[in-house]
This record gives sequence, structure tokens and C-alpha cells, in this order.
Amino acid sequence: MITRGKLSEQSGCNAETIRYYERIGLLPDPPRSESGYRMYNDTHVSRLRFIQRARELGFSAERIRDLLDLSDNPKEHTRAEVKELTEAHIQEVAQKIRDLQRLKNRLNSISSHCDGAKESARDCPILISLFADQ
Amino acid sequence: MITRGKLSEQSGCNAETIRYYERIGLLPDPPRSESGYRMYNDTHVSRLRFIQRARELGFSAERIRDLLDLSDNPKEHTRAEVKELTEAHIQEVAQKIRDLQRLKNRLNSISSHCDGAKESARDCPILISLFADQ
DNA sequence: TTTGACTCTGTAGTCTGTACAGGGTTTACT
DNA sequence: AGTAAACCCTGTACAGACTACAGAGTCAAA
Repeated sequence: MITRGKLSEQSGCNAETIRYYERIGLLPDPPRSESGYRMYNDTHVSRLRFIQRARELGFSAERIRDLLDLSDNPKEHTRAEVKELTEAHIQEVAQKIRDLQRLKNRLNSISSHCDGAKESARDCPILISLFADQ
Repeated sequence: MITRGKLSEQSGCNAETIRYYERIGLLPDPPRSESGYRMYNDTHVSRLRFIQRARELGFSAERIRDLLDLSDNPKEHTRAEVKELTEAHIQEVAQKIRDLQRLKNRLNSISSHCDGAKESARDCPILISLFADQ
């Protein structure tokens, strides 16, 4: 049984974040010592690692809740469900990439019209394009 | 001179958002009618459009403040400065695209190990990889 | 025993808005 | 003239995903 500080140390997760995960229901309320200190065991450690890995992969807290639910009750759920969540997330990431790529193209196009000279910004095509209609 | 609602209508910008832009200093405090209503003119309209276009291009409020400052004082600034801000933003977008692309590759790799069968999630490779060390 | 490091709770801040409550004002219609 | 709808005002709370801090209590080592 370890305290929050040790769990933070072992997991690399900020100690306040652990409290936050508890608050939003990703980590269960751990048992407490007589003086009220949170006492964590190995179950908590691996659950926190799960959360961290899923966060690194960009899953939202909501989706992680779903994944943890699948993991907590594996007999009542299928691999199809897990894969579905994962694929939905991949599609969202793919969409975000497409959006950003379009954005970058537009920015490059706008930027290319400006010579970047060390002269008055008054006629700068970038500023003009931000003011212009359409 | 138009009220906030009309400005919202003309610009397509949410009326509350106009108040927000005023609060964070992107839009200047407009003159008020006798009863305290905000009264906007054409200057405010084009400034708001500028903000909206810049937001569409993903510029942060901080960067938009800088761009507006360049635009407000064009004689004291150069096109080089405008282009520098723009290019810095492009680099940030490019970095985000690279990050998301790496993310997507990892997700695809993880997902590919799961057959997505309608059978117990107990041995699902996706869940396992989220729990596993490294 | 005392100091320092830890933990507790609750709350506020980040960013970019959005939404609402509880009031006042203006406009439109009868 | 009266009234109802539609507008506007302010301040505040919420979202996500944390992070940080104040003020108090607890624990371990010297």
C-alpha cells in the first residue's frame, strides 16, 4: 500500500492529476489510512497506467471510462466493442489531421503572397487578406 | 451604429462571444447608448471579421492581439514581422500534424492486432497493450 | 522536540467560448 | 396607453484536462 506521492512517483503522473482522475471517476476512491491518507495498491497502479497510456493515445476521459468499463467486465463485452471504440477514435484523429492539413495549406497560400520585407506593414497581403471580404 | 445583436447577425459571431472578445481585449470597448447598450460602427465590424478570419486560421487570441497591433500601427512595423508571426503559426500547425500522424500510426498498429470478433473482450490485444508495461 | 516533507480539503486558474439568471430597455401591436 | 415580445445589461458557471495554491493536519527522521 502506497500513498499518493509514491503513486505519483511510480507512475510519473502528477499527484494532483491522480486526485482529478478520482474526482471524475476514472480511478476508484481508494481506501484511507486512519488519518485519511489515500492508500493505493497494485490494482490502482495498473489502472492508472492504463489511463496514462490511453491519454497518450489521445483518448478522451469519456472514452477511457468506456474502455475501462469494457476491461472491468470483459465477459459481458466483445473485442468488437473495443475495436469499435478504437476505430472511432482513429477516425477522429484522421479527421483532425485533414482539417489541420487544409488549414496549413491556406496559411501557406496566404503567407506566400507576402515578401516579408523590412518595410511598412501597411500593405501587407497577409493583413489585407484577414480584413478583406471572403 | 448597431447593437450587439445586429453585429452578431452581420458577422455570424455569437453575441456572447463578442462580449468575450471585448473582455479579453481583442475588441475595443464600444461607445454606449444612454441606457448603456453597446453601439458598434463599421470599424468594429471589420475588426471583428479580422478576428474571425484569424480564428478560422487557428491563430490564438494572443497571436491575434499581436496581428491587430501590427495592423493598428502599420507604420511602426514591417511585413517581416507579420510574416514571422504567420510562419511561426504554420510551424506549430505542422508540428501538430506530425504529432497526430504519429499518434494515428500507433493507434492503427494497436488496432490491427485485434480481430474485432464478437467474443469476450478478456484477451483483447488492445486492452492488453494499454495495461502492458512499455 | 522540532523540522521538513508529506497529505488533506477546497478552490481558482488555464483557453475559447457558451449559456443562463435576474434584471432593465426598446419595439411592435392592440 | 398598455402590454408582451424581443432585445440588452451584468455577473457568473460550465465545458475538458489538468495544474497550483492556501491553510490545515500528519508523519518520519535527527
